Amino acid sequence: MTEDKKQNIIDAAIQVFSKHGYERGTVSEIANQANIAKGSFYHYYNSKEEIVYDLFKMVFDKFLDSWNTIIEKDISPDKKVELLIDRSFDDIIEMLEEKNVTSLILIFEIMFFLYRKSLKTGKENVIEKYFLKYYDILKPIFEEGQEADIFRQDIDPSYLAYLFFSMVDGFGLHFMMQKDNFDAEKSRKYLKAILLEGLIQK
Amino acid sequence: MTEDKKQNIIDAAIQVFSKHGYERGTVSEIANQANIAKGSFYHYYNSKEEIVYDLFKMVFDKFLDSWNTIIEKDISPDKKVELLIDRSFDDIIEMLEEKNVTSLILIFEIMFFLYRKSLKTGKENVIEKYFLKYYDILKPIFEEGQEADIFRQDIDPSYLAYLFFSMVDGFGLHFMMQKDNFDAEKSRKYLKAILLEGLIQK
Amino acid sequence: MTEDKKQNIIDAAIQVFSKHGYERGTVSEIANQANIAKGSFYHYYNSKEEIVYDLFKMVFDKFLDSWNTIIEKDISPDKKVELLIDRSFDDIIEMLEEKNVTSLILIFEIMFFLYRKSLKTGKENVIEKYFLKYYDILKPIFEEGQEADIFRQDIDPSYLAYLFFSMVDGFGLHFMMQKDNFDAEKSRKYLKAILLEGLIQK
Amino acid sequence: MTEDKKQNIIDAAIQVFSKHGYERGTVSEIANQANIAKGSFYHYYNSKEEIVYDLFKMVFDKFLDSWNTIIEKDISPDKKVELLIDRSFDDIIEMLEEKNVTSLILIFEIMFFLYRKSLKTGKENVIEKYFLKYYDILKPIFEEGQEADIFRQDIDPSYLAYLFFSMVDGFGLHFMMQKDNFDAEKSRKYLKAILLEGLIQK
DNA sequence: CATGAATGAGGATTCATTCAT
DNA sequence: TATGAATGAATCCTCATTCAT
Repeated sequence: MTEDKKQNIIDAAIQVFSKHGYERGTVSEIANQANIAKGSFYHYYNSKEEIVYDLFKMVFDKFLDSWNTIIEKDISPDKKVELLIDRSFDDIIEMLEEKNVTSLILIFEIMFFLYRKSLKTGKENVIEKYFLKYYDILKPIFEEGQEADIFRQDIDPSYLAYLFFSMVDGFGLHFMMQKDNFDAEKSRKYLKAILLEGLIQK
Repeated sequence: MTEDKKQNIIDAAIQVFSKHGYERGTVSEIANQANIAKGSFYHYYNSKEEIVYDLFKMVFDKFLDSWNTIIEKDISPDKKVELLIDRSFDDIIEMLEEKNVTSLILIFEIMFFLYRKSLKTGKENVIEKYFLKYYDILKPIFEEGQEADIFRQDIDPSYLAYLFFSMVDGFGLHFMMQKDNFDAEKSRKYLKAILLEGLIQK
Repeated sequence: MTEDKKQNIIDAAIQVFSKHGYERGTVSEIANQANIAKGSFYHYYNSKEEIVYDLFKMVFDKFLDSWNTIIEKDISPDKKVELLIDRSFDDIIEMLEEKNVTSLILIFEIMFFLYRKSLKTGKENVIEKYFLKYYDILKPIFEEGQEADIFRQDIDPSYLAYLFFSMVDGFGLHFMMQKDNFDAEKSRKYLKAILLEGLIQK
Repeated sequence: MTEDKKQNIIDAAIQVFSKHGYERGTVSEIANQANIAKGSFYHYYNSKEEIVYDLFKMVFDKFLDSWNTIIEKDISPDKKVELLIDRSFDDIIEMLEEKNVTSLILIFEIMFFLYRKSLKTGKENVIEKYFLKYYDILKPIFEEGQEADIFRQDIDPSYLAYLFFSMVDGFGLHFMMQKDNFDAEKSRKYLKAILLEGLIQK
């Protein structure tokens, strides 16, 4: 029940931060958006900063779950990779549509905020940790693919996972900026083509 | 000369923003760092925001120049692509070293700041424009490579340029977060291997 | 019984206020310390301020009782004065030890709080009243001592009581600040010596 | 010149804190009283707390100076002590008159504030230090008096200074509360009588 | 051009108090 | 009685920007 309220506030925070960015988004506006009093925000979070961690976890866990449903499928590893690209692509598209509260730009900003935080405080970098998690769930796919002679065997599967994810993310970044200049479906098709080709065993 | 002073301020701003981020970096600290009075800042820039544009231009033009020196070389297109990856990689490494004032994280943040700005004001997205510039100088390489039967011909060269750049950028993003977990030289080698393989004509 | 609960809350309040001072001590922390809910505090006290009066009374009545046991003894007036100094001294020492919840500093702060309150509201100064009570129970000792030719007769016994108490209090104030610089037992001895000498009839 | 402005702010702060106490006195009201903008306060002081130290120093140095003028006089030590009591008494009276900005209660409160601060932070107790200073300038008087066979010789002169000051302060504390119940001049006379008698060599 | 004092709007946070359950 | 979520006024502090010198 308390969790419902928290979720309500997180949703509000996502909206506000999506609109203005973390620094420019105010607790007042979040409270407003969540239909609570300014002071009530502090019943659920000790500070403006604290909510970022919840927000981050929520978003990044959602991705994790989303990917896991693919990874658990009973299909070939290369098909899984293809589906993962598709899923990422769909997520990107969805987040770029205004109706969706979780904006892509916010996710990037949160990543940088948390990264900077860890640099300053010396505390653990939660982003780094989550990325490692992502790589870890991708890794078995590449291992399986290498064993099946589908994926190239000259690259350590950890690096395959890491580079694969890098590239998909990089695509998201540029597509965000260029969605008016490049066709989405073409982008998807070509991204898949290049990535798969780069990974396939000749 | 005024341009010298401006450069002085830009350098200071890069240092300050690198350290704290744009929002948290203050005009006071920039003035301090530049050894001028706070008020003097406003002789050169009308606002804190204005300097971001100069800063952005400076950094992104430097990249443009850096890449152009490669593109103008008299070597094969695939070699050019390889050198471009190397150059990007070297830049990333350099920026991640503390001595360099231009921090990688700042560049990403500036991109997001300007992107958000354009979203809010509806004004032109300078990032989008610059990225298009980047794609444009890459495009001839891919065209040349396609004509020479080196690069795959099933993908529009504009898209090749755009996806190539996306992937290199994505790599920078993840490498920044993971530099303690993945070996730099291995990363470079594998990145090249995957990207080139993905682009090459079979 | 309600009084038990109240006492429980007062004890908690003393702990909290001792630690942080009245202004900085919060109702939340008091409730916490008393193992009740924040809201329950208001079943027993109408406001944070109200508890100060109870707290004050409790502490100051304890002093009154403590002194009365001495005054009622069947000993000479000068001996009584000596014992009163000793008792005060012991109380001061005890309050300065950390284990004791009633800190000396808190007592002074409460005095000032209530004094200021009376200045602002024009309502009766409870501190003034209690001090008068203290003087009043001391007065008979001095009267008795004057009649017995022990204490000096050139000073009104009311003033003797008032000045005696002032000086003992002043000692507490300075000893609190200087407990690391002046030896307790020497202080006690000398305080007695000076005070008694100053009061004795030559 | 900056010092003038600072003094202006200190004066305002004394007024405001005298009226409401330190915790309840607001930076806004200080700024108002000083006829400056709220933000300007922070050009001169980094925090509300910081000004307390200046304020404390100003007040306590003034006392120091005031006492020194007596100590430097070419008169007998017992006469000096008498004058010191008179001076303290006059200061107390003056501070209790409303027209004077430096209120007595504020001085006590500052003492407690700083004492508590030192307890919490473990940093040096400036009050303790200043009191030691006070004792130190009194000490030579008592030494001189002991040598001249005027003051009692059974008490260490440091303790004489410390106890003398304690008692005068204690008197201030009680007189503040009781000024309506006890005559000022009688109080002065009796205080002197007791204190001097207590100190004199028989 | 240079300075830095002055401004004041704005934002995070605290906390005594209320009240529905 | 007991609870603790909700409130919102109040407060400290920040900082981009202005402007008189």
